[in-house]
Formats: sequence, structure tokens, C-alpha cells
Amino acid sequence: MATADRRQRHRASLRRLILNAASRLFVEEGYRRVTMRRIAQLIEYSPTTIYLHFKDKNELLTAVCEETFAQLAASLERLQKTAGTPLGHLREGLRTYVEFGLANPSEYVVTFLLPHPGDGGAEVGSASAGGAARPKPAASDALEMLRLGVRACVDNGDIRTADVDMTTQALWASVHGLTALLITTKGVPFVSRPALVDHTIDTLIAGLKGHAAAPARTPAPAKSKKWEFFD
Amino acid sequence: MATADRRQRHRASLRRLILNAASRLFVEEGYRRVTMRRIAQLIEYSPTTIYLHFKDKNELLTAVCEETFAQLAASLERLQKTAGTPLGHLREGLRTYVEFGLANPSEYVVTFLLPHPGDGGAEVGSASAGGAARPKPAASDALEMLRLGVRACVDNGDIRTADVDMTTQALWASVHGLTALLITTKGVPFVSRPALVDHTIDTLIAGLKGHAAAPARTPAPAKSKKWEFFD
Amino acid sequence: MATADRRQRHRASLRRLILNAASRLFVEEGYRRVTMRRIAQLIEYSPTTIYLHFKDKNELLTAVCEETFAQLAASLERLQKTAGTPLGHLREGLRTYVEFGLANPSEYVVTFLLPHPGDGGAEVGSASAGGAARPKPAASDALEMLRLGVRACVDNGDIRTADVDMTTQALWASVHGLTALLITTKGVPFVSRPALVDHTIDTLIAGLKGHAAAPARTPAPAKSKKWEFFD
Amino acid sequence: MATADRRQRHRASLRRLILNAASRLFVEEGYRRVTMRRIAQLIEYSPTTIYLHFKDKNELLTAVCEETFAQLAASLERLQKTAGTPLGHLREGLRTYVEFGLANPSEYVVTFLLPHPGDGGAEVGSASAGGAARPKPAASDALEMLRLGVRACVDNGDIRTADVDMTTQALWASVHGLTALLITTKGVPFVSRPALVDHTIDTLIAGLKGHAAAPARTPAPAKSKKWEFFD
DNA sequence: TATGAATGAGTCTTCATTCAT
DNA sequence: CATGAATGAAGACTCATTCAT
Repeated sequence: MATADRRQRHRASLRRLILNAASRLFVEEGYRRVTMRRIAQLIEYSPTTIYLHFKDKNELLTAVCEETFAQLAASLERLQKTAGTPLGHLREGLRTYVEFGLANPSEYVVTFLLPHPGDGGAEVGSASAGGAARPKPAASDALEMLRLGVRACVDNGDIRTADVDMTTQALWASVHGLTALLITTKGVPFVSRPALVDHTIDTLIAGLKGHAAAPARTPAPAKSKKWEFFD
Repeated sequence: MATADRRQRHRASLRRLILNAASRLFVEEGYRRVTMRRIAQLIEYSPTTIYLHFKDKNELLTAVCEETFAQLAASLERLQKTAGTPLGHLREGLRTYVEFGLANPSEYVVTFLLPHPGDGGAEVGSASAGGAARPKPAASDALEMLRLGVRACVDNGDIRTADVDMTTQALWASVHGLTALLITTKGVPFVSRPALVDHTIDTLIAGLKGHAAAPARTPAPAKSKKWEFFD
Repeated sequence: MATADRRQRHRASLRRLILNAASRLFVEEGYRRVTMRRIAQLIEYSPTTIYLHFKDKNELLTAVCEETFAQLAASLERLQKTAGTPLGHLREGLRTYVEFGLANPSEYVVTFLLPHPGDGGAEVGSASAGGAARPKPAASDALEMLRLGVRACVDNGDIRTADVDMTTQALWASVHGLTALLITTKGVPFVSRPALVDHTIDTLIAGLKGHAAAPARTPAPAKSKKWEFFD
Repeated sequence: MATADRRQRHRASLRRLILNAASRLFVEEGYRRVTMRRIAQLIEYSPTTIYLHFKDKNELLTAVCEETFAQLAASLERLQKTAGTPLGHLREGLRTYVEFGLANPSEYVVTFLLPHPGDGGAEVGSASAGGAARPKPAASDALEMLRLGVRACVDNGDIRTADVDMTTQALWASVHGLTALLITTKGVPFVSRPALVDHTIDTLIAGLKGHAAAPARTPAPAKSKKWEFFD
């Protein structure tokens, strides 16, 4: 029946509407100001309506991020099938990552930067502090794609590393930093974005090409630091 | 007059007390749980009293971070005066940065990761997003120290770069990413922290040693991306 | 017409379904947790459907209680036809009352203990208070059975009372108190239930056997009480 | 200093105000309609203010009841010191109990009739159902006074019972039932209140005078009852 | 200087109910 | 007959902040 169809369509479109509104609020007002009421207001529905589509605020936010990260994973996957060398793919993948984050800053922030309600918060001394955001499934997919890229390069003899995971994480950390910084930091006179992104990625890849194993670690010259965190 | 003196001393010491309490709460409870009331309770003063010393919650938090970052700057500065090569200094500086962040996660988070009330939020499409945190002066000092380190290496012929600022920012981005990731991300099976930190830094430095200029940028193969952010 | 018949049957059976579901929720979750949604969920119909059978929540709850109390009335009636003395019947009837309440606590509570939306609430100073619950017809039936039992005893010369209604109400009050207390009161170390029930009922009946009229009422020794309620 | 004094007085009087308002709402609107907001409105303060004096709603309600029941306990205690026989005291005490309940119906209801948030609610099959209200300390005091009265009668040879606790509870149940019924039940043509109260109490006491031990319990003639509750 | 009192705005969430289909 | 969609009203509670003292 057409009715059921229309309903379903309506339902989906309203879900979309909510998701978009939430996303927009993220961007325009900052995460902290995203409240159910505001979202409702924005879409001109009652707050209650949102609960018809999402169990609670958390689920809504999660959905927003999931959706977006699925795009990233898909994009990275598509890339892999492209003509090109493994190294080219890796480089391009890293750039894609950053671009993605900059193009979806709210979702990026929510997924990777923000504390996540429910993620405790009292584990003193550890890395708990203000942070949280266990990566959602889709985010993990993206990471996995990155790992595959690294592995391909290693298999191809393009880069040498003793530990694919470690290298993957190092690369991730760097592009994450780039992304996060460009998203969140104001007032710093950054050099041109594209140049900075390229420079960073190029430097990393150049570094990976060259060295077989990590050079001996210079033992930290036990200075008067007050902080200690290595186990 | 002695009275005035005593007053001033008292005033300063109470300010200290508040700052310390706030800092402790950051560390022990996570920034989300830091409320004026809680701080007040901790120092056994009334909430109102805090307002005699800090205009606002924001100002208080900012002060906390300032203080902490001054330590980082100082630490980096001290490092510079140490015996050692410029490259060694740089490497050590980068490591110090990460260690600092991990040892002071709350302050790091507040300074670099969190949206900052007052930083508006309406600049759509730009880097406003959920983030903010214009670096406070002390943080800038730390960055400046990093820049000096890079410059020294360049001057010493250890690394070649066309643009000191760019390289500084690339390095900063990477260590920032490392720090941020290790602080905020849960549920990811990271390899050993020290190893990851070393590997990342080593890779970067190896990459910087080698290349004169950034290799020609592979033009992004204008694909069906939906996001665009390069100006 | 067969169709009409089937329809009617269906209608009745759905009504049944709803009533049973509501009743089950009462028992299993306590009346506070009984919501229209939950009932609907339990029977796998939409909340709206319930409204096709009951005007509103109140009507539904009322119906549930009616049903249950009809059982009590029936049970008491059955009892009357049993072989045995009037006094034995009365005693047994009182016990049946208590047992019934304890076996159907939710319905008992709803019927006799809870304020009833709609029973206004503004008659200050009177018995309005938090309570309400005008007894539903079925409950009245049960009371009537009790009255018949008392009358039979009087007629049989087993007990002497000047006023059958008064005695009926006195007995009712007592067993009601027993029931209510045992249902609602936690944390009190009650003696064994059966013993307590027996003791109470026995005491009452013994008391009724003995005295012709109420002994002269000791006038309340006008003390410094602050409360007054006798008209 | 006068200031501190005035403050304290003000504080106490506001607490009083809140307590009274809550109590009044109980009476006038019924327990279910007592909300923090309404209380606030009634006293023309903001809801927040209430939280300055009571941790939460529960604490406020508890305080209301505590206060009231302390009066009952005190009243019963005073009674004990009066000239008169133990039996007279007991009789008078029972009447006082009922009068108290009728004079403070809201508090009585809240204390003994209403489910108490936090008192679970899912213990199927037991007496949990809709009920709760563990007696607050002050209520226990009142009960203790009752027990003392019974004991005194026993010691004096006025009544014979095998178990003081059981008799106390039986009496309590009866006067509780009387009170509860008179408070909550509408639409029943009760006989005159004072007469009913007297009749009930007299019957009970007459019953207690006579019998030594509970007569053998007539085993319930295992009929077609659907409910079972004894252990 | 320090504070107790007070508040306004805002948070998420839940419920009974209605209406168009 | 049955329902999905939608809502208005209300709930308890928390927070940063101000003001008179």
C-alpha cells in the first residue's frame, strides 16, 4: 500500500531532519549548546518527537557521528580501489582523513574530542580526565582502512617498519592532530592549510621510507620534571 | 603599611588555594564535574568568594591552564640550555610536550580541546565547530620554544625546510595528535605508549632530515567527495 | 449476523487482554509503574488501541479493580452457603477478606488506598487528604456480604449489638487495617501473618460476643491536643 | 551578633514555611499533586530555594511526616503520665491514635499509606505491590508507646495475651484500619465517627479481656480460592 | 573581605492523550 | 478496528551567578 510507503518515507525523512539539525547545531553553536529542546525548536517539532526516533540524547549524537564516519570509511575504501601505488594510496588516504575531519568538524569533534557521557570520569591519574569518546564502530572501520594501507606499503617494500600497528597509530595520531588543531584552534597564524597538510604527510612518509627500526631511544635525562606518566 | 601587606598576601594565597583546588578537581574528577560549588566546597569557602578573585568560571579555568602551560614553557626553555645537539633538543622537546599533556590531561583538554564559551559559535563552515580554545599566552610561549628548536636545527643544517613555521606547525600537530589521542581515546588497543611516542617522533625527524622541499603535491584526483574545505 | 458476532467476540477478548495485562503489571511492577504504554507493549498493541476500549487510564484501572472485587464478593457469597454456624461464617469471611487483599495487593491498594484522580482534593480539613477511592460497586457488594454475615450472627443471638451497620463497619475497619498494614508496611517485624490475622479476628469476635452495648464513653479528658476532628 | 541571630531565625522560619506549604498541599491537593514547583509557588519562592533547605523531595516529605509523628508520640507519652488505669490509658491511647490520624490526614497518608519512592516495587508475589512507607523513626516511637500500654495492661492483669507484640500489632492494625478508612474512603455512609471509633475500640478491649489464648485456628476449608498468600 | 540567601534559566525525560489515516 | 505520529504539560534537579549584608 502506498500509505505504508509514504509513512516510512516520512519517518525516514524526519529522522534525517533531526540528524541534520543536530549536526548543524554542533557546527553553529558548539557541542555544549546542543540540547534536545534546541534541536526540536530548529526543526519545529516538539522535543518529545525526537524521542520517537532516538532513545535519548546519547543515541542521537552517536547516530550523527556514526553516519558521518561511515562516509569516511567508504571514502577510504573507494580510494583503495583506485589505480595507483600503495604509497600513493596511503598518502592520499591520510589526506582524505584530514579533509574529512575539516569538512565535518562537528562530527569529528564529537567522535574524537569530546568526553562521552557515561565514560566515567574519575579514574584519577590516568588519561581519563576530560576525555572519552571510544571510537564508534564506523570510526574503527576507518582506522582499519588506514591499517590496510600501511600493510600494503610494507608488503610492497615501500616502507619498513617493525610493527604495522605502531606505524598505523603514529600516522593516525599525526593526522588526527592536524585535523584537531585546524578544527579547534583559533588565533594561531597557521600557514596555508593545504601546504601544512601536505608537508606533514610528506614528512611522515619520508620518515617511514628511510628507517628500518626506531633508533635507540635517548633516555630521558632525568630532569626536574614534575610529571611522570610512562608506566 | 603592614596591614596592606598582609591583606595582599592573604589575597594572593587565597587565589592560589582556589587555583589549586580547581586544578585538583580537573585531574581527579574531569573537567565536566568541575563546578564552582565544588571548588568552593573543597577549599571550604563559599562560592561567592571565588567571584571575588575571578570574574567568572571561564576566567578561573583559563587561569588554571595558563599556570600549567607556563610550566611546559619553562620546561622547554630549561631543556634548550641543556648540553646536547639541536636535534637532540628538538626530539626531547617533542617528547616533553607529549609527556606534559599526558601528565596534565585536564589542563591539556581545557586548553586545546574544549570549546570555549565566548568563542562565539556562529562562524559556520569554518573551523568553529565544537571547538575553540584560542591558545592562551602561556601556550603560545610553549609553541615559541618549539619554533626556536626547529630554527636551531635548521641553522645547524640538521633539517632542511623551506618554512620554519610550517615545520613547527607540522611537528606541533603531530605531537598534539599523539597527546590528544592518548588522553581522550578509550577502547583502542594502543601499542606501548613510550614506543608509540618514540616511533612517531623518530619518524617525523627522520622525515625532516631527508627532504629539501615538499615533493610536488599530487593533485587530489577530483573525485566524488562531498566535502570541500580548502579555501 | 456471524460477522457482528465475531466482531463482538473479538472486542470482548481484546478487552480481556487489556485487563489482564494491566492486572499483571499491577502485581508484577506495582501500580506506580503501570503506564498505558507499558500495558500496550505487553499486549503488543498500540497505546491508542487501549483508548478504544477504555475512556482513560482511570477507567481502565477502575475496571481492573471491579473485576477483582467481584471475585471477593463471589467468594464471600459462596462462603455463606457453606455448612456452618453464622459465627463461623463471619469469622471465615473476615479471614477471606484479608487473604484476598494480600493475594491481590495492587488491586486492593488501588481500590482502597489510593487517591483517585477526579476525587477533587480541596475539601480541606475533611477526610479528603491524599486519599480517595470511593468504593466501586463490586467492593460495596463485598461489604454487603459482610453485613449479612453480621446480621446472621445477631439474628442467631451469637453477638449482641445495637447497630448492625456500626459493627459491620468496625469489623471492616479492622480487617482493612490488617490488610493495608500487611500490604504496605515494610520494615516492621510483624509476628506470623496467620497468627496475627487469627488473633485479631478472634479478639474482635470475642469482644462482640460479650458486651451488650458500648460501655459509657470516657469523655476525653480535654487535654492540650492541638487536633480536633469530631464534628 | 544580632545579624547571625536574625539570619538563623529567618532560616528556620523559611524552613517552617516550606514544611507548612508542603503539608497544606498534601491536604488540599492530594499527595500526587505535591510537586516542588507547586510548593515553591505557594510560598512565592523559587523552586531552587527549597533545595537550600532540603536535599530533595524525599527529604522534604520525610521531614513533614517526622514532624507530625513526633507530635503523636509525644501525645501518647503525655497520656501515660496521666492519672488513670492502664486499661483506661490503652483505650485512650488508641483513640488518640485515630484522632491524630484524622486530624493530620495528609501526614498519615504519606507515612502509612503511600508507596515510598525508592522502596523498590518489583518484588512479585509479595506484599510489595503498590505499597511501601517503612515507618519513620517517629512513627516507630508512637508504636512503642502503644506497646508499653499493652504491656502495662498485661502486667496489671487487665488483659491476657500470650504475646504482647501480637496484641499490639492487632490493636494497631485495627486503629490503623479505622483511621485509614475514615481518611480515604468516600461515598460510604459511615455511622457517626465518634461512635464507630468507640465501638471498635471497646470491642477490641472487651475481646482482649476475655480470652487467654487464641482459640484453635479453624483450618481454612481448602476451597476454590485462587489466591494464596500465607507463606 | 566574605557570605548566606536567592534565583532564572536551563537540563533531560516521561506520560496520558489526541488526530488523521 | 487499529495505529503511527505528534504533542503539551509536567516532573525533579543543577548550575553559574548576583545582591544585600
